[in-house]
Amino acid sequence: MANGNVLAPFQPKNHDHGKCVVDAIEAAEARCARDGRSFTPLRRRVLELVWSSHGPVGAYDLLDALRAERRGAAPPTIYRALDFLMGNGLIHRIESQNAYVGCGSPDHHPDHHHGGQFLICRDCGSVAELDDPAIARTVAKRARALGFDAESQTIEVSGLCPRCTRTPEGGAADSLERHAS
Amino acid sequence: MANGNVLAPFQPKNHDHGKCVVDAIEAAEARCARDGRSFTPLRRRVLELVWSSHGPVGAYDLLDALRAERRGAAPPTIYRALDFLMGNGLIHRIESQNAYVGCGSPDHHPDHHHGGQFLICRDCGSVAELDDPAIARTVAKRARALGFDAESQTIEVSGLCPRCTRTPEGGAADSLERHAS
DNA sequence: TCAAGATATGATATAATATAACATTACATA
DNA sequence: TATGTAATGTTATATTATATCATATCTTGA
Repeated sequence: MANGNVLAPFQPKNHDHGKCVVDAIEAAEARCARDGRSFTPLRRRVLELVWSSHGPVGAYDLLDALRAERRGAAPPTIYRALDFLMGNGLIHRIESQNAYVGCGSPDHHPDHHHGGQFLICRDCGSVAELDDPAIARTVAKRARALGFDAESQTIEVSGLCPRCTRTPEGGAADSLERHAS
Repeated sequence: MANGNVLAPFQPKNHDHGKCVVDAIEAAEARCARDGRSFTPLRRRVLELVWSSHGPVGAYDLLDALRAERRGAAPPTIYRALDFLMGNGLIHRIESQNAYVGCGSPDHHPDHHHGGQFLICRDCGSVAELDDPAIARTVAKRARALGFDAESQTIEVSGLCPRCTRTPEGGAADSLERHAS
């Protein structure tokens, strides 16, 4: 395997996003069943909301959405669900944005929550998750050379995704479609 | 050059931290002079406060410290100074902690604010800044393989620094010295 | 010197993100 | 059913960051 795996590459503009959501929920369900964690309706719904796009979503955006259907939802409602989902490797937190994104590979690192590797488009906001062993190895090796015992790595790369790279001086047309799912 | 440079490795417990601060201030002064930016007393003082330890410091901790000497200091006072210092490569923001740390190599990347590579000790809080081209290259290469144009990389590694690695089951004695400068 | 613009700081208010603390409900199971 | 644990509800507050407008200071050219 020369190249690392791409777990959730950038999606074409008009892919079937409903399928992304359904797949993610099914994987979460299976995983929680396997691990004996209870995937409650609330947690399921929050995961669906996180997956409402391929970009990071803020906790209070989720809260607003949730409030439309569940009166009395409050910040702890969301943060507890997010904690559960993060703790079970179903979502990641994007530190550079204080926002959350669905995990593209919930089954890949069974219980080894090593952070993640993210490519974040500064134009459309979409995120691709890498899980590249070469990167992780290089980082761990350099750390070890300093006597540092690396336990978890957070890597967030900002730039332009393939779609946005191709419209350098194109008008605003494309940016009107930002965060399209 | 087989290994990347270590720009600000972990410091021994009782190094002369005053010198770290003085050196950082002098470098900042020189750099601002060179670039025609005004290194005002406020900005200088905030930089000193950021350098008060080798660990990340929160904006409101800085504000509290500043208030002891400058009545009327308010959040914008600190955030403007932090913005200036970040914009001139004199400090970095640690995204995973919403906190700020002095840049160990202000002259290394003249105007190329590419984020940074940080090893953050989860026990004592100290931070070492790397600037390892091998890591940056590996990341950029993997991104490019996906058609992603990487513009800036944020890498934050959590773990145990050399000093803290050596006291695995040692009593609480050591942790009483956390964040010692 | 002073008028005009640019830069920096002061001051007040508020937005955005996150947690503490305690009450209640639901659920398992002894 | 009593009991304990997990999950959620509810209220309050902590933490981090920005918007906005006013004032001061600094430069530079007329």
